[in-house]
Amino acid sequence: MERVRIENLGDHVGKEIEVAGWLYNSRSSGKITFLLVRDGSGVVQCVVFKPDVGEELFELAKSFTQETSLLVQGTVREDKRAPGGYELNVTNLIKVGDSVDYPISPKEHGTTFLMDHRHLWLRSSRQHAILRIRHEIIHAIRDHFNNQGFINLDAPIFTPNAVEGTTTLFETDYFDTKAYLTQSGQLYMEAGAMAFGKVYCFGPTFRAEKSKTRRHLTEFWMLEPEVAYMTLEGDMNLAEGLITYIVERVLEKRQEELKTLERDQSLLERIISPFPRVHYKECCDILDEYAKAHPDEEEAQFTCGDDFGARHESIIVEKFDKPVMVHHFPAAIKAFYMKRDPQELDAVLGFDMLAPEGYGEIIGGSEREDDLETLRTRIKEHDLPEENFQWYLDLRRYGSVPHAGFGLGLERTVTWICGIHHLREAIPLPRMMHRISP
RNA sequence: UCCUCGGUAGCUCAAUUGGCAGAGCGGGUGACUGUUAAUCACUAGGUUCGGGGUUCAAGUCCCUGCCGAGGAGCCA
Repeated sequence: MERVRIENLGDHVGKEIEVAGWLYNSRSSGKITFLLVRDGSGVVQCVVFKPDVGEELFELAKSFTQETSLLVQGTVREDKRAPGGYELNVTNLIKVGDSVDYPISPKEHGTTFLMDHRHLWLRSSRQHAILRIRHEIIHAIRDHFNNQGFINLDAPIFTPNAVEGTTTLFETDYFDTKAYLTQSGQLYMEAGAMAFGKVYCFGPTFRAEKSKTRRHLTEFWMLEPEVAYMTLEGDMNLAEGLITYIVERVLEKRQEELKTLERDQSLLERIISPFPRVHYKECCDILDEYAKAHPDEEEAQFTCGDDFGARHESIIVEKFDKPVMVHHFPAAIKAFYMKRDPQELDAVLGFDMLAPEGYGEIIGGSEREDDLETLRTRIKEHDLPEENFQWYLDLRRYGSVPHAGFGLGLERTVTWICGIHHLREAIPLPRMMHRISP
C-alpha cells in the first residue's frame, strides 16, 4: 500500500493509502470515532465507523491518546465537512508507539509552560505555520543572493576578540587561551568581499547582554552580505530589494500559514519599492515635533545626537506604512568600522532599517572605512587593541576599495512578517537570558 | 543593573473585609452514527514557591529568600 503525505492526499482520491503520523485529537460518538491525525505536512480527519471495521479495531481507535504514533490505512474521500477538504475512511489501524499523559492539551496554556515543553510545542499548528514561514524566508534569502552571483562564505563561531567593543560576549575556554562566541561575521565578510566581490554569511550569532524583552535572544541568526565597490546607496538598494523579495515570496507561497496566524496581509502587500529613506536629522525634526505635541510623554522626549529608543523608532515608523531606512547617524554613537561622510564629517555612511508596526530594527548596515590610517585612528579612539586587527588592516594595505554591507536579524524579520508577539516563537529552540533548555 | 507585575490541582485561572481550597480544561469510567477546542453524567486529583512573623484564624497582611514575566538600557 502506498504511503502518502497528508499534503498530497488530493492526488489519491478514491484510492486506499497509508498515512504515517501521530494522533492530534480524537472525538468519539457511540459507533463512530474521528481521529485527527497529523504527519508533519498537515492534519487529516480519519473516520472509524464501527459497522465497517468491527469491534476490535473500533475499540483500538477509541483507546488512542493524544500524540500516539500510528499508521492509518484507508480510502481517501473528498468531503466538504472535513477541515482540509479530504477525509480518510479507515480500513486498518496500527499503533506504533504509546503516548501517556501528553502535557499539552488542546486548551489554553501560558508561554512559560509551553516554552518548558518547546520540544513538544513544535508539533502544534501555530508553531508549524511560524516555522514554515521561517523556512520560506531562509530559502528566499539564499535564492535572492545566489541568483545575483553572491558566494556564501561562512564565518567562524569562535573568535579571538570583540567586533564591537561595547557588547558583552560569551567567553569560552579555548585550550590555553580564551575565545568568544561570535557576535558578527562582518569583519570576515569584508575579507571575503575583497576575495570574491560579493559574499554573504548566514549563521548563528551570540550576545551576552542581559536583555529581558520579547525582542531579544542570546543566540539568533543573522544574514550578513558584504560587497566590494558598493556604496551606501547600493547598500540600501540591496537591503530594500531583499526585503521586498522576501515579503513577495511569503505572500506567494505561504498563504495557508499566514491565514493560520491570522496575519493582516494588506499590511504586507504594501511592502513594495521604494522605501522611505530619511536622514537622521529629519528624524530629529519628526521627534521634536512629536515631543512638543506630547510634552507629558516622557519616553518620547529626545535629544538630537542620541541613539533612538524603542519609542522613538515607533514614532518615526508611524509616519510611514513601509519599512523606513534611517541614514547618516552621528558617528559618535556608531561602530568604529563605519565610514564617515566626507561631506558631513560627524555622520556615518550607514543606515538602519526599521520594520513597520513597531517591530523595530531589522537591518543595520554601512559603508566601511577603507583608508588604512583613518581606520587605525578609529581603532585607537574606541580603545581597541590594534594587534588583534592586523589581518583586518591588511584588507586596507592590499588593494583597499570602497565596500559596504549589512546585517539582517532573521528572527526579528520572521516575527514581523508573521505578525507575532514573541521573538522566541520565531526560532525552533530559543536561547534567552533565563532559558537554555530544552 | 534598574522599574513594574506575578507564583493556588497536570494546565488556565478564581477565592468578597483575614473566616470550610473552588471552577473549566485535561485524566479515568460510562452514554451517544457526522464530530469540528464535540456534548452529557459520574469520578480521582492540593506541602496555595521556600523560610520567618502578626492573629482565635493567613492563599490573603508584614519581613526575607528563590523563581519567572513584561519593560528600560543595549542591540539584530
